[in-house]
Amino acid sequence: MGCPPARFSLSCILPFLPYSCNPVTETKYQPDVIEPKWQKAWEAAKLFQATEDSAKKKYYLLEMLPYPSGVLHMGHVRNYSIGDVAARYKMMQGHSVLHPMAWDAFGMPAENAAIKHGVHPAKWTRENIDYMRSQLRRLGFSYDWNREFATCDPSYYRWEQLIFLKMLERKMVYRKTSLVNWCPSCETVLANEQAEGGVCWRCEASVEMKSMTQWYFRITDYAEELLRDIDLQLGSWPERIRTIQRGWIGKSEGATIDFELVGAVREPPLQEKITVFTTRPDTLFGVTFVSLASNHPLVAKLSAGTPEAKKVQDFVERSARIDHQARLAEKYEKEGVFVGAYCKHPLTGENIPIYAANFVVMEYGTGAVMAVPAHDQRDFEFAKKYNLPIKVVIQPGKNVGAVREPPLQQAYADEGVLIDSGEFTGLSSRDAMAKISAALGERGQGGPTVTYKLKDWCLSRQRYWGAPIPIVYCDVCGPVPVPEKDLPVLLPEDVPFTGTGGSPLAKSERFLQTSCPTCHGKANRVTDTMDTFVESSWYFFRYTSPGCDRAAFDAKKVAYWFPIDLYIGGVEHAAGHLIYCRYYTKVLRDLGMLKLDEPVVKLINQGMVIKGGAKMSKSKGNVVDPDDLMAKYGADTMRLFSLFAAPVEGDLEWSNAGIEGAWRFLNRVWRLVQGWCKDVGAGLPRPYKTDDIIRLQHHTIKRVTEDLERYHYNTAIAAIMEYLNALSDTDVRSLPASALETLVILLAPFAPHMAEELWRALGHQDFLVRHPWPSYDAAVLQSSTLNIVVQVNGKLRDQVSVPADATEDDVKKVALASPKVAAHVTGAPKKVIYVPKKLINIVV
RNA sequence: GCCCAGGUGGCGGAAUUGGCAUACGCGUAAGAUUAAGGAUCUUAUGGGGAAACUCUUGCGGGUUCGAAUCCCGCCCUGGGCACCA
Repeated sequence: MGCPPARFSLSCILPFLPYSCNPVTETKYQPDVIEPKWQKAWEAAKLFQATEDSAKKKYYLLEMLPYPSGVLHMGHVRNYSIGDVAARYKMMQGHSVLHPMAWDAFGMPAENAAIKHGVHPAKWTRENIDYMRSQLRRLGFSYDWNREFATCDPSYYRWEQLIFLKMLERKMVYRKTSLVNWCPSCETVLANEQAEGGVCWRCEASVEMKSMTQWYFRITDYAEELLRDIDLQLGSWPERIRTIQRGWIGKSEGATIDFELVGAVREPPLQEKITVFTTRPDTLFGVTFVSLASNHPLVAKLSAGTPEAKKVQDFVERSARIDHQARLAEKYEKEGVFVGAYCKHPLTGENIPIYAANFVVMEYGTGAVMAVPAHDQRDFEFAKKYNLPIKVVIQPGKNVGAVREPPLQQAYADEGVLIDSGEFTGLSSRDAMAKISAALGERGQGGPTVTYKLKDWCLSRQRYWGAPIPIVYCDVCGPVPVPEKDLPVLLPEDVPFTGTGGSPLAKSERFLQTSCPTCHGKANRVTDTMDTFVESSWYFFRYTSPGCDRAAFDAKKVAYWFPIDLYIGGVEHAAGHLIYCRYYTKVLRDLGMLKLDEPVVKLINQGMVIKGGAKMSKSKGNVVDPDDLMAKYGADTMRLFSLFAAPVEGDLEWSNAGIEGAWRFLNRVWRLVQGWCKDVGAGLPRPYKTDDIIRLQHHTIKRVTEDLERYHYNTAIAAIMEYLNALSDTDVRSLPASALETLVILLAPFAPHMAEELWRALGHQDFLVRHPWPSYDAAVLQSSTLNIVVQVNGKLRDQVSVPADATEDDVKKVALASPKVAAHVTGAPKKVIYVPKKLINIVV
């Protein structure tokens, strides 16, 4: 490997010294030799087995569990490298650390593989898990593998089925009919991603919407608490995620208002009313029509038998088609049709025409809107198109009676002062909202209301590879829960995978046919399985007691380990998994299974790994294979680069040159430490001159520790690099052992295999995760002289060295004495600003 | 359209509180070493200028002794939501 790295070493002038004559014996850095060796040693010593030790502080470090897609990608390597730094750092700080890993093993790709390649989903999944586990092991992550499980294990999903049944008892789960994507040619339900562009992924037939009975979690009951706790308990989550979740829950306050139908036009008279939701009850007197979603149940009822019936039906059908075909691609024009009926204004009693309109969605609010064209842009456009009246009821500012300019160019949507609004005229919008809502409440015509965008969570999936929903349908008794003693409802293995003709489970007679637990008559099992987000909503509780066979988890162990101190995963789960797991925690709390409001204290979203500016993907052909990198550089280099090249939360641009840099750095560390060891072994005289080195050593400990605390892993590594550069610039022989030990210890969370190997080379026997994290001595950091920056009028002119105890006047004298400064100071300074120990600014 | 995050050398990025802009790494150039290549080591490396100096953190203003950092306006990029009543 050539000369030892001491750049100003005496060896230059004393070439007879043994270490410069004998370079061939220097050992080479061979990650393929040392990495497997230490992985085995760590395992044999059970280093990463988590224990509930009341004498220690606990630390629960969680990374999002992977879907076993086949092979690890660089995103996994990055995610888990970040986690491993935190885990090893906390172990070195003496915490009892829980750092587990499992497999999110149910899901559609396994089933797709079965349909396409004829391999059973279970086999496909197990083989993928085996391979990916071997990759994780080769990367040397500090997982407690004793706690590993796959969510497709019956010993896992049986508890999920039990939790479902308990939720059912508490009415936290219910059944309702709703629309799913249906391929008429394959005769099967499609997931949204299988129905992109309104076309079936397999046969390209046009997708239809079909009504099916499905199961729902009543997550909307928790909307308010989920929203509230974002502010109360998730202070350490990224603002970005908190914003997304607030928007997803989508709370909006307003009023519901009832519009009675005018019955005279219909025979027999309809008793129903239309309920609308509005955030602007203050504009109630400006209502000139009411708009219903085209699929609102009243649309068909009201138009039936009227001259408009045919037109309405055409419109409804047209809207339905547009609806499920990529409606977000183009903004389509507002359209609608008179349904042939009227309702009554709740306060004025006026007749109000009812329209079906394509811009009203059934899924939000009540699916019906009171239209105020003067004060809502959408209603305005609609009114213009169909020549409907526009009635101004809000004036900007406080001057009631200000001139209105009748041909409005657009709606005035801001708040203001009410006009032409009966007894409410003259009130501000704010006051009117409260008073009008209250008045409606008193009259039994609605009242103040809060709505949420968050919808109940449909958990039914018409798929095979998932946890069966533990329900039996009996012709006599209806849906009946499977008794607890009969759990788990096992997923049968011998089913056909054709991708057509409905769910494979429905074709398994043995699975399908059963008897009713209540009446013992013939019954059929539910052939739907649960959404895989259900598994990932509670897996982190199972880690605390993965073998527990009496319950989903051991409440005592949950109490010890929870909450999760740090959770690391991608931002793509902001609105899905990260809301569901919060919801599930609250549900389990309310079921009395644990005492916890929120599962995760601190969340970090690592950025994506990109190449050429785009996310790595097979279709783009820009993927980097971790196996290739492993063979070429080993685990430590991969880990180091993925931590160094970008801040944790930023995207990481992949760079082949960059990983070479990480490799070079580790080789330099290796050569320095091995060279030093050999030097010491040779028993050479050791002319210590250590003041600067010791100070730098403590300074580096400080920097690395502080950067680890705030998860700035890239700058922590930069600090170690600077430290190495300084050590390399010093005569090897003058380096005290502690200087090299510090280097190795600080490197341990980032490049654990090399650190372990060098730690032994330095003569130690303990494992580094059991070695205490070093502390620094603030007194050592003090230097006897200080460097003071000298500015003139805010511009840097010189730096001066002063004794550490120099006063402001001392510094001023020294600064003014500098020729570089004097050149810019003509007369007496106007003003001098002194920042102690840092800077002096002379204003002239 | 609304709401978040961001914009710093040739590139990835650094700069805990307003106090030396460009740490660290990559790349590049020259040199040492080598039979040669690779590896390694040394030196240089934001722009302009011979130099003194000067300009420079998306753009334009402002506050301040002093601004990448704070304030106002604008441009661009990424993300979220989106006829949400």
